[in-house]
Amino acid sequence: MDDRPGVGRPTLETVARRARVSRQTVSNVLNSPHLVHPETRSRVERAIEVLRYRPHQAARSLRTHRSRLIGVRMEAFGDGINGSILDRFIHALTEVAEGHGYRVLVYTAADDASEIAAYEDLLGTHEIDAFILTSTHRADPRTAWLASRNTPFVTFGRPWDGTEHHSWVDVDGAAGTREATRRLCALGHQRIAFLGWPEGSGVGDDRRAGWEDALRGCGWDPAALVVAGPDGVDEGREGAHRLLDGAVPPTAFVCASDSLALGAIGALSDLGLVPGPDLPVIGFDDTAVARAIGLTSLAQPLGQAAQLCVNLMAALLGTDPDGTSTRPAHHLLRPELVVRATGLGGPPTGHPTATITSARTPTS
Amino acid sequence: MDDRPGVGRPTLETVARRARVSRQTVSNVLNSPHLVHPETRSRVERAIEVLRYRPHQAARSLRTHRSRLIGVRMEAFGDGINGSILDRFIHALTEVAEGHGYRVLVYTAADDASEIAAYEDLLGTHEIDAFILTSTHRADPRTAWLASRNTPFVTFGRPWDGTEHHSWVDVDGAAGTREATRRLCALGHQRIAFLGWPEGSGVGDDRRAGWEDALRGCGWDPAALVVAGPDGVDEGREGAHRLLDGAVPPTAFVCASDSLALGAIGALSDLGLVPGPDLPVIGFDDTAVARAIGLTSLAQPLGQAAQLCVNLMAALLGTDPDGTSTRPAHHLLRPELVVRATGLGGPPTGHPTATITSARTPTS
DNA sequence: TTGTAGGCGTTATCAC
DNA sequence: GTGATAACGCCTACAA
Repeated sequence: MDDRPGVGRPTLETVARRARVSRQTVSNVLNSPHLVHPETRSRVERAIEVLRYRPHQAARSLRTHRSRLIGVRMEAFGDGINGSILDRFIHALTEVAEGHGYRVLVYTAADDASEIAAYEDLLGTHEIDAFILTSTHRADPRTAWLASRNTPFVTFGRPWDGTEHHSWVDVDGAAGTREATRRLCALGHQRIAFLGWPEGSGVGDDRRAGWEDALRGCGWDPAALVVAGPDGVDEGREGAHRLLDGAVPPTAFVCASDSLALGAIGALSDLGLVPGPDLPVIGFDDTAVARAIGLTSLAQPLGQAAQLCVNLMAALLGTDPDGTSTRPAHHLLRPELVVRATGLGGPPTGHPTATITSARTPTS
Repeated sequence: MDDRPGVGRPTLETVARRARVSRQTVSNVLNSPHLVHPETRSRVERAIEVLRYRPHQAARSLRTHRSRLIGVRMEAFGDGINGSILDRFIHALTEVAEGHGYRVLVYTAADDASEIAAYEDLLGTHEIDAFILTSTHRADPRTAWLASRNTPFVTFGRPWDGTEHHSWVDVDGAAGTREATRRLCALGHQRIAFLGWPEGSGVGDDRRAGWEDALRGCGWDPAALVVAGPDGVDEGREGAHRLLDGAVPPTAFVCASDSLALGAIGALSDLGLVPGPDLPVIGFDDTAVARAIGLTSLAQPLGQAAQLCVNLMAALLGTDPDGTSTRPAHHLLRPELVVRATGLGGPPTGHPTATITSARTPTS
């Protein structure tokens, strides 16, 4: 006569019997509580509690075509310096998503094409509800593909082609480098160099634009000082050397990444120079390396970005799937300047080529 | 008369009609190909191809109680220096798992208790097939919990209590520090210090044991030189200072982490010293920071570890769920010494307290 | 407000 | 070797 407690996993049926109601009522308690009489509801809720019942997502999914799963790509990082910031983003995203009742499914992909193949598989087999894309770039085929399938998605990174029409969150790189450069100007620096990436990279151009802006605002000509190369410590070192060997060596460096900044510090060290108030070096992304070596850097508000991404995604998923869905929305966040030993801690001391040392890395 | 191509997602039924067989036969082609006549099979396979059919995991899961999902915890990293190594592991794991037809679901948890709560939820709602645990430690309640529920799992990190009986993969930290210390001995170093963590941390004790071993093997007494504190750059700096201020300052540092090593380098720098062949500093984990600043370090073979974890997991899942399951197995991998500028590049040059410089970080 | 009927896509069991 | 039937757990009508 009893409902055989403990045999197998509890189902709606088990709960219903225990609470002396029908399956449907239990379902309503879960999905539309307002339809259920308070007294009945609390009786059902107690039964759920006692039986430790949890709705079976597969069964739910079969019926509703919703998995409560969101997909995020795990990227293979280059030198490991900048790679970690995406991991921090995914961590934050996972945490925030859990608060909204979503789980995060990660996958890998070597390029856009294989990422699209992953979408196809994930959508077909697991019925992923939405994707969060990272590392958007020019001529990005992913957004168009997803849009054509009516798959909800949000990008962390704006659509660099301008024509796209979807929800996104991004960090205003230009605002960051602009602020850093302005502050350097205010401290009396005149020859402020920029170490960046080749033109055309969206993120790189953006970060460079901020520096250029600020420098023009101070009345200086930025053209002569910029050096661009791919990302990496060696590239930064080489670029900085080129500038330092020029006729008018810079008195400060603003860099598009911590890797480049680290390279610049290496170049200075090669010349017996040490970064600091007289010779500031500013990186971007506030990576572990920056924290470790005391590099002033621009930090992306990753937690906030993750939060906003999930909010936008939830908005997308909240509306009826066909018909008028929510308007796409964006958020552009300001990076935060984290001041450390390598610069902006105070005004220059007055003797820019200070402290000649023998601090070069020993090479036996 | 036609099977209305393109209407909704293709199902077994769609494929069956197209191949002029029953649903069941299609299912057999997918799950037990050997039961199906080759000719029929290829006909079905073509239909699958043409229709771009993919089995619906939710429906499958409902029937089989298998989700083809494995759970991994995304950890919040401390100083961000060592945190990234777990992310590299998860990346590798995701990639390897995909090769086995599994997807990785990530989740967060603040402590063991909330991680166990996550297990409960994940098992109940998504019917996760297995978990890969990281950061095992003494008195770890997670393994017992999972074992008591008969949930398959593999740990990356050995069971430090010794009594556990499950599959695991780990990196032989002691072997790493032993090798590094031996090589320092061979180069003529006598006073080799160890910067580690407080006793009782499993991983820390292991790494320390290797150093102790090797030092005894060289005929030196390790006791006087060890310094232990929590992990972090500042702790390493302070610890190194204590040693360097002692009666007999060390001529080499072996460290339990790159953070500690970085601290040691800072301490040396405070004294106008620079690490190198005469004054080696060796870190652990080969993090991005190590690569960036040229720190010699011991690298964990994370890709291999991930591969083995998935293999062990697949073995667990391959057996019949009840009855005699596969025996637990382990793998202990050797870390690799990555030699860079801070040491082991060659023999000491003979003047151990070389290159006094003014290389301290400027403090305006 | 509560209960009943049907089906989502798949696989296991059993005939044929 | 192949095909019919039932069931997995849930949700969405609809009826009471």
